[in-house]
Amino acid sequence: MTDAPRRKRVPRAEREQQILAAAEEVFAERGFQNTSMDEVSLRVGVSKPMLYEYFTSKEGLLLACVARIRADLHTTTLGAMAAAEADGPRAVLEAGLEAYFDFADRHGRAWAVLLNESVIVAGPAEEAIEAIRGQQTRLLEDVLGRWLVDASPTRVAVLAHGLVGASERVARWRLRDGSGIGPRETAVLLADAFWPGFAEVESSAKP
Amino acid sequence: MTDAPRRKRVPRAEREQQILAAAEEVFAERGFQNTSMDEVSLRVGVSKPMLYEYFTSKEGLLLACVARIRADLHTTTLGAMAAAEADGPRAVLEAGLEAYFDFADRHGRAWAVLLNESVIVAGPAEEAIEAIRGQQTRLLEDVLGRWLVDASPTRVAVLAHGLVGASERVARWRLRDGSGIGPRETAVLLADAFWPGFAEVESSAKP
DNA sequence: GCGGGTAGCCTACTGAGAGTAGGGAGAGAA
DNA sequence: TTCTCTCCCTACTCTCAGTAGGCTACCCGC
Repeated sequence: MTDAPRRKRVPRAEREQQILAAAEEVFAERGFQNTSMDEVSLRVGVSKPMLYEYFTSKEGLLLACVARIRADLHTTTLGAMAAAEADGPRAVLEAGLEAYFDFADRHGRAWAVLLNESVIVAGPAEEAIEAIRGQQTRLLEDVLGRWLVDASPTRVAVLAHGLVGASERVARWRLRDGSGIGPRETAVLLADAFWPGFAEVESSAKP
Repeated sequence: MTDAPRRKRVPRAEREQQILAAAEEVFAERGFQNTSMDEVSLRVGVSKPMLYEYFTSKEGLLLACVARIRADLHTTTLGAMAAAEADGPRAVLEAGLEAYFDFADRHGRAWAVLLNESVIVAGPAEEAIEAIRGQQTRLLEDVLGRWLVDASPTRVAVLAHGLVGASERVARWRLRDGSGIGPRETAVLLADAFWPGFAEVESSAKP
């Protein structure tokens, strides 16, 4: 796991990345609560005070992991949706969903632990994780808002939050039960369920 | 908070209820992680070993709280859905959603902490909380399966899981942002979004 | 009333792990 | 060389989950 036959001095930025990688690994294996800082430090091959020096607290370390994966998720889905822009809103929706499920697949248990399971407590970490959802929700509200021009903001909000929740649960179900169904098919299935509900209003908004 | 001017002997069943009530309260206030068993014991007016005698561990205590609220949620939604049975599937769906949001409203932060936030770690507690969603999902699969007779089980599963996730997220959004919108309106809004996606298939299934 | 059995209860510990104090040493600058 | 700054460590403290072991109020049968 570790390659530290001889402790060597390493610049901060690099060490931080090593620590983050190890932490993500251990959190994914054991869950947040069952992970001890001693174990992370052991795996990196560095002493515990280093972790505190660089990340302040155990929660801080989690936060950093979350921030990293969050940024990744954001650019991924955003990119996929932007690429589908020309093909209309339905395509955008599907592209976003597919990118999301694909992301969950690629990150496996790390995704589940960091974004769903280990979810901590009240406090900054909860906020950080909630912020991921907020980011996805805003993305959706944006898209939906552009197409459901007549819908009330409340309606748009309910749809966006609902869709985020639906995606999360479905992704988790896919991870657990390992149903053979792929990201693309899942996205289409979900889009099928939601889309008519959007279109219904859309069509009444444009005569 | 406590009314224990003089420690008095209390039968087990009664004490258990006192403990559960106090625990639910403290968990809701502080979150699972930030709650200490000492604090719970203090609030009940009983010593810590009692909690362990009756509930085995901190996680066991949470489990018991969760089991309690879970049973409550189940009977509530099931009852509401059964009562709407005569009015057709759309009414059943709406009734179930409304009952869910209403439940979330009534239990406030306890609902959020016990079913969403504090979600712990890997292990039995996670399973227990996942089981709540499983229960809701099965309920939905049941209803959906009866009406989407031609749909593949996979499609039904995606819809059910998606709807559970959507409800959860929307309920949480309502709790946090305290949007003025009531349970009934929220239910209708969500049902509007999902229903056409169901009906599309349904119409092909029934004359 | 008077033992005795048991259910409810307690004080006082152990052990694990989060977080800290305080200092050492390599590497580049002067 | 020496200065200093950054990276790093050993060796603690303190909180809190969980436990050992024993006491006592209450109910029962006598």
